[in-house]
Amino acid sequence: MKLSTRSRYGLRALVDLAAETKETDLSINIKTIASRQGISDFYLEQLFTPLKKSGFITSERGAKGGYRLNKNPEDITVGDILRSLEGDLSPVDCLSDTGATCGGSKCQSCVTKGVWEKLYAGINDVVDSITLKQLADDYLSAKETAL
Amino acid sequence: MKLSTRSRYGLRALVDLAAETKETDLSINIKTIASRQGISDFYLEQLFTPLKKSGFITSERGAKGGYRLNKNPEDITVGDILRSLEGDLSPVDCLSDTGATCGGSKCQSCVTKGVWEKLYAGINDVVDSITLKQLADDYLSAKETAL
DNA sequence: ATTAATTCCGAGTAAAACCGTAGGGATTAA
DNA sequence: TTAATCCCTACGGTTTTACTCGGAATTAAT
Repeated sequence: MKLSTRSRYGLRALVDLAAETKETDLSINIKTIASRQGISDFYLEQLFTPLKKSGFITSERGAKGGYRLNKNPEDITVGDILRSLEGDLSPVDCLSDTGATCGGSKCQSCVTKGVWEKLYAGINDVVDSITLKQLADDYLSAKETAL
Repeated sequence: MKLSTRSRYGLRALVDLAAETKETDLSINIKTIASRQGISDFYLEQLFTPLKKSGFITSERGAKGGYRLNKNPEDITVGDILRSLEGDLSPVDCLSDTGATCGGSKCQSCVTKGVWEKLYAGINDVVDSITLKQLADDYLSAKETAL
């Protein structure tokens, strides 16, 4: 029941990106974000692929290239980001969009299914209630008070 | 972000045990539950060890032995069961009782920590709001209407 | 006393997932 | 032309998962 490092690193990287480009709207390259966040740039590069595909960021290639946000940070929720990086947040496969079943023919009438549905809904409620803007603002104000 | 089969199988097995012994208070052996739930009895045996250690069930050895609930099903929550089988339900290690950190010295001031705390609380809220009794009753009434 | 049924305990194992590393091509600014 | 950067694919090591197995201990029934 753990989130992967993809999710943890990816979210932190996007908060960084949103905060650092709040005014400027310049591109930031992978290495800068990775070193600031203390994570591998090779790895972070991988994580940005799905985030770009999902439309949360755009990129510019070549020297002086980099990434920037492609939406307003108030229009991106933590849930959006986690689902892009992690796949859907269902705690069991039989609820997933893929339509996988538990295997048993009794899957539809399984008593525990209701539990997983409630849990799934609870998870989504939390992560969809927090926007990237909120986190970026927290990040900036924490940085300020640290001075 | 998936629960293990330990949790899924274990919960189903306990619902079965609670429902089938609702009146009788007799012991039921592993093989009976396993075959009724369509899971491996060797595996289920393993899952009952932590559940026994947590005090949710007791056992009697030898011929005619088996397991029975050790508490009222209304006093056991889904959360209790999942935590016994899965360990704590924190979505990230840095919140766990073990006190592990993300590694970085900035762990305490990490902006995303608030997200994980809210998510952790949301998960626990859901699973602690459902008791084994509720599920056992559902199980029995579903069985009835199937006739 | 013997047998059969059961829990109990520890080991082992195959497959999958996770976490990261690496190399080389394409693109662009300077 | 060069250096910086994104882009894409593949690979390797470690860890976790999901079982399987064998045998000892315990008990009821015969």
